[in-house]
Amino acid sequence: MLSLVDCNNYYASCERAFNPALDHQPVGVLSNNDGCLIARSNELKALGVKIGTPHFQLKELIDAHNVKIFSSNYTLYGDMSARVMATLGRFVENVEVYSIDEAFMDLAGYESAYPDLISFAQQVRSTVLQWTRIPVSVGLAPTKTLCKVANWYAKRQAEHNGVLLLDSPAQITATLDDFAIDDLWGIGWRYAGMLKRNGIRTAAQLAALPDDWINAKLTVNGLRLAYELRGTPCKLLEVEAPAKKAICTAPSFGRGVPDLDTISQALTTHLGRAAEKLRRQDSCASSFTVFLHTNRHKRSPNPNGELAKQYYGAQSVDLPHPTASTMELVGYALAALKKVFRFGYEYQKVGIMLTGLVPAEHCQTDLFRNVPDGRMAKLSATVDKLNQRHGRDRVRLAAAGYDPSWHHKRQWMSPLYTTNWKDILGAK
DNA sequence: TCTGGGGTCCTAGGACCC
DNA sequence: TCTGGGGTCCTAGGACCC
Repeated sequence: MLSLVDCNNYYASCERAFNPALDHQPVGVLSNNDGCLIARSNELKALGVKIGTPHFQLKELIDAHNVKIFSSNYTLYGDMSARVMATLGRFVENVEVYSIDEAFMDLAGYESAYPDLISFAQQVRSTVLQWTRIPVSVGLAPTKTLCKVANWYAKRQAEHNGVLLLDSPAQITATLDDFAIDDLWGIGWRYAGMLKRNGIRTAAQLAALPDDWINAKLTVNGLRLAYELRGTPCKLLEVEAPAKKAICTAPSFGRGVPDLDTISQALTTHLGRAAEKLRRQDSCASSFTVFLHTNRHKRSPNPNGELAKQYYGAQSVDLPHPTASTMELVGYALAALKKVFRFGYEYQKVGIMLTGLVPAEHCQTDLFRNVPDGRMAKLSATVDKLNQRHGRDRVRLAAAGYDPSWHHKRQWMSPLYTTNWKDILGAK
């Protein structure tokens, strides 16, 4: 048996965790740049607001219903997530952290420790709630996909009290009979449309289709999904997170930016962030892509009746040898930026994607060039340590600039309750 | 009449996830 | 005025190898 623990309205719950005045109030969290809505409390869901709605379309509703709106505070959400996951680790050995707000727990071998799975799950819920103030729902079943289904009901139907166990074949069949295809894990809007055109509306109908048909229409992923619905595990628990194959940093500017100087500073900053992530997983990048583009949503004409000009440019670079050094990467990155940059546009974002990632200890060097300088790696490690201790970007390249005027908007940020001494409750 | 068999690697495009 | 960010996997097709 497996269980899936999923936090309810995660970002909204994090905002509530240190601010009880928000309990029972409609709470919404915005994306980066305060762009659109990405999380809602139940009260806000009840007002019929959809995920992804741009903030400017919500202004009337926010005023009318006194909705509490927050800019996203990923430092807080990431730290709270670590606390929730650590709590789960107190119950079982093998926990797969699937996303910032979800984890699978492997219950194999715990039959005697937790003979009653429902009360086990209730204990998990109440412990997480007491230790972190984050409410969670728990689905229990023999496969990951069935855990997802169980969790879906546990979260939405009050009579389950946040826990649903799916174990008997009869109960699984009955549950899948009225589970909509759109809500299945692995079926997005395109596949859902295709399946409905073929008369398939429920998970039970999908599971009953011939394997050949599923394979032809949904590829091997669909086949795995069908097997999992039938009770055969195909997606195994991954306790050790595999190293990333690409690392991308590309936040939008807070306003349109036309000039190369500012964009260069932003790119240097993004690169620093990406390279930090690269070093954290002990990898080097052997190639990267720099991209630069305007705002594709800007379609309405300006006061002179002119439409905003659109541009998308990208430049890929193969490095002479893999590296994780920000100092080494920045020269190549800025050269690539100069190649894609065009005058006369209001840019929305510049980004960098590090690719061709290899483990740091397996880096292939170039026979005809100097061996990579070990001092670079030492310097990077020192910079990372300083920034970890004294705050992000405290030590950075001068090319990143001093005045991040391009920085994204975050007008309604909550305090860093758990990671900044000045923001800890009672510190003031 | 009639043109093999068995591979690898890369890329673009499309699907999906949170 | 105003629309996020960061990933993974699969397939088909083309180029190449012996």
